[in-house]
Amino acid sequence: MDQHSPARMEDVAQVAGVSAITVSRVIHHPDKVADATRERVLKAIETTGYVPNRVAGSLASNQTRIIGALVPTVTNSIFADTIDGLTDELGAQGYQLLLGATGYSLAEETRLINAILAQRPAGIVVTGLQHEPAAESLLRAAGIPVVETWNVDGQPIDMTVGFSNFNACHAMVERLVARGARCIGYVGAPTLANDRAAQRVAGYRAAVAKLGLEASDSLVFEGKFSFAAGAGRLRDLLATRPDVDAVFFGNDILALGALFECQRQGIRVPADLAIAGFDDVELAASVAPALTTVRIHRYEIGRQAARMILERLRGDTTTPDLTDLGFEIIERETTPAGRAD
Amino acid sequence: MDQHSPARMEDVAQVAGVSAITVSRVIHHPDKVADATRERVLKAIETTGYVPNRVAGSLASNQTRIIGALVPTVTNSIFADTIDGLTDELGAQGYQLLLGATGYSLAEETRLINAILAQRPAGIVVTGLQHEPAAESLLRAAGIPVVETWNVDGQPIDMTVGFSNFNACHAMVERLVARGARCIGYVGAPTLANDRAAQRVAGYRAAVAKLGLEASDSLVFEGKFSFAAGAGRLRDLLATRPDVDAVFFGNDILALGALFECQRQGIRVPADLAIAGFDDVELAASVAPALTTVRIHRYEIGRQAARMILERLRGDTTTPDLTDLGFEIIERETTPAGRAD
DNA sequence: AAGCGCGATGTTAGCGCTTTCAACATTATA
DNA sequence: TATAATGTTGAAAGCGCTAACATCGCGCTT
Repeated sequence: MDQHSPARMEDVAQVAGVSAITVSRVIHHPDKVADATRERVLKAIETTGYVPNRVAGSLASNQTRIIGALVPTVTNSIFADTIDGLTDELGAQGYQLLLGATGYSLAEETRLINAILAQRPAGIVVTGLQHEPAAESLLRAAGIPVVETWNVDGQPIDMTVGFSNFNACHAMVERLVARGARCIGYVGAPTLANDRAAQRVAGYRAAVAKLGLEASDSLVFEGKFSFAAGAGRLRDLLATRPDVDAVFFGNDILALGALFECQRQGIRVPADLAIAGFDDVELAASVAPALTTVRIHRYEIGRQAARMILERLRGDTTTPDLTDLGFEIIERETTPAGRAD
Repeated sequence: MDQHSPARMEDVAQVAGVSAITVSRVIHHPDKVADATRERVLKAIETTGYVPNRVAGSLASNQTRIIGALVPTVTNSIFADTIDGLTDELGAQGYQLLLGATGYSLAEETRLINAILAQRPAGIVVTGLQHEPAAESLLRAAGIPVVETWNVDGQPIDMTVGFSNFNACHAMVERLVARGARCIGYVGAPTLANDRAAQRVAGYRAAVAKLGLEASDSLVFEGKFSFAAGAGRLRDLLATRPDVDAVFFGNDILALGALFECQRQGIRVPADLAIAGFDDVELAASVAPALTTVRIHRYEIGRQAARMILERLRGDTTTPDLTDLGFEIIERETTPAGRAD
């Protein structure tokens, strides 16, 4: 008892006067053990302070209850919601989350995929559809359910859950034009190693071109994920192109930073300049004027990704390989009001 | 090669014409293998697409490269920063994060501690100093480094990294009074199963009492972590106690929600009402008027927690068991300006 | 009363790796 | 040249658990 290596199943078995396999049964198939025996074993587990060793169990059974997940960064509240969706669903089913942050680096992603796969997870969730070829083959060869999230525009490895960044931005530009915008600037996240951001600008460019508006590089900027960057890029844009009447931001943080900058500079929103964001963070609705944005279902992405993996593991073959959670244009006060329709 | 179970170390060994142990050496102690042999093995790893099986490795060596971490919720951007600090430091050292979210439930925390311990992590990080007795004994019996975070006011199990929530709130109240406040309300997060929140109100109460100000329950409210709750509790407080001249919020989200509410209601800040928050989120500095708040080092908490565990694992005995990262009062525009001092 | 089925428990083998110890070849030392 | 030291590789054992099969005893059928 006082030996300082933790109790093993064998120790519990000895205390309960049974064999190890019976202890294993009490833990995994309690109904296959007689009531009296089960009680005795449970008591022995308690007195020995036994905590099952899943690494041994996983090796023997050749399966873990771990799901790997890779996000660019956790600090970006956007992915935090997805992670919460993941842990909520996974936790309820007795699975656990092995988390990695790539820092928007594809090379780091590959490295982390390798490290996670070494733990032989039951499934893995990654962000986006863009990966190094090495990462893709690693994922394919792993022989486990793989879910790519946050983007449905592309060739999935296995399963996908998310929405069309392209369509969402396209739709927002159309709405902006319907509300009177004629010269629309765009400020988005860096597109390097970020297919979601790339699809977003692409959607903007396509819509602008389709609607016969000016589609110039002088209208497009990139900014890091911060309020300060939103303010800075707005200043840059206004300096080059004072004729813009609307700016569409690739995420709400940039948009809100720009909105605050407008307030500081006395630019009236939306009278002088319309502003639209993307993500619909809580702040978007709480700020004054409230931000027009695109609502996406961040928490549900995580939740659904977990569900798809779990169903696949259960042998459920009816699960679709692609779940498009869609998006909604939320018009609030930073864009001109349209007639009720 | 086409057999669909993944390649084992033995398979690699065969391809390279060596024994399994040599493959193991190439992976873990490359310098203990002759150059030519190493090259041959590396090539064999490549051609077989071998990904080491760490669950087998962990069982054999009786050690994992996994660190467990428990936070109340990831969505709260506050903990997201800590998680990023953790993954950054851990990732750099070849360790991985097994993450759980307790949802502010102590029972759930105990359940998750058990599940995480079953994976035999090399160390574990938990939030706060308050746990169920069962959780505490589990943690003590595990025989691994344990770090409790976000609070240093209490009895640690092993190591601690954070700051004094009590002192921080005490200091802010003192500052508020120095700036002219005479009737200070307090709105904080629910204190149930949240020792950090409990210490914060306690700090407020102690300071108010010490300074001879009114310390009435009618001045104290609890609100969930949302802008809407901040606005709502402010309305409640003002309805009961229209005489308050300052409100101190237990976190920035509540404070900012209240600030927006003031803007909507035409309450001038800080002329009519001073507002102070806690956490110093990015938005606090970006909003107008910028929010007076308490800066704490959320990312560093994670970073430092990881470091402490890693150093302990390395056998470094010089690491202190307690790291107080402190706090800073950041005076901005939502409180009356003091004379330069 | 023999045989069958079934529930409850145990025995054996082995998951893929690392640890420990041994073996051998090569070089340095006396 | 003998011996020790060093470098390189391998063989055997076992980590703690579970899968698969084996065994036992009991009540039931016919």
